[in-house]
Amino acid sequence: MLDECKALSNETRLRILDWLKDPEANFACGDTAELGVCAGLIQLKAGTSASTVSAHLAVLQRAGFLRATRRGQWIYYRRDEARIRAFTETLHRSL
Amino acid sequence: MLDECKALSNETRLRILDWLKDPEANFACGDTAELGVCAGLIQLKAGTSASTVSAHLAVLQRAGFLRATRRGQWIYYRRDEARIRAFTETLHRSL
DNA sequence: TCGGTATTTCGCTTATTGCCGAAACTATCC
DNA sequence: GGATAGTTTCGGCAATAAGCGAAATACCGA
Repeated sequence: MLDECKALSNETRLRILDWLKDPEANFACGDTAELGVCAGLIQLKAGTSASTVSAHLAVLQRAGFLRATRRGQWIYYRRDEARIRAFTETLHRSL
Repeated sequence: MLDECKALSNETRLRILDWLKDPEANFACGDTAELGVCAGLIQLKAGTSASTVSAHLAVLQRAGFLRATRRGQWIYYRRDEARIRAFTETLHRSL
């Protein structure tokens, strides 16, 4: 609960989560349905350094909101809808 | 949304919100039904300095989760259930 | 008005977070 | 194997958050 809230306490991370709700619309790359979006594209859209965006992605992943898949030299990130829903429901129940 | 999440990103603040769900059970003082619990009792329970707990209460109030009422020399704090519910529902809808 | 209690504000120190560039790691292509 | 591209890790610096004690403010009762 604490870690999840901390993960959501940053503008850039909130935007990343939002962008990944519709990868096709927000990133100029097809074939994102299953895998998600690679880190480089997220970095471009966020407009920060690679290391910074990597740290953000790690925080979101540790909180359980994102899942990562390596495919060749790319690492693709996508939302974990089940975990996100579980969190919002837990919050609704216990806050 | 950001401010609300930041307000929840602290162990002590989460505990305060939880305690205030049942003031009678968590604080040794009757008559809390309408007004809530005064800052001093919250400070005692939290085990930190008065200034620290005052800052936490201010953060929770700014986020909309708490309402304060002055009664004489005491300031009573209680949850704003409507705002809390509104927040969790917004989060569920937009996250 | 004075003295006492409750709470907040101020000034300061320490801890955490956010950001960057450089270096390291991983995989591809030749 | 060597060069190249994508991503993460490391080391350091700036900004924000969290904590405290002392001082200021607010209210009450005598």
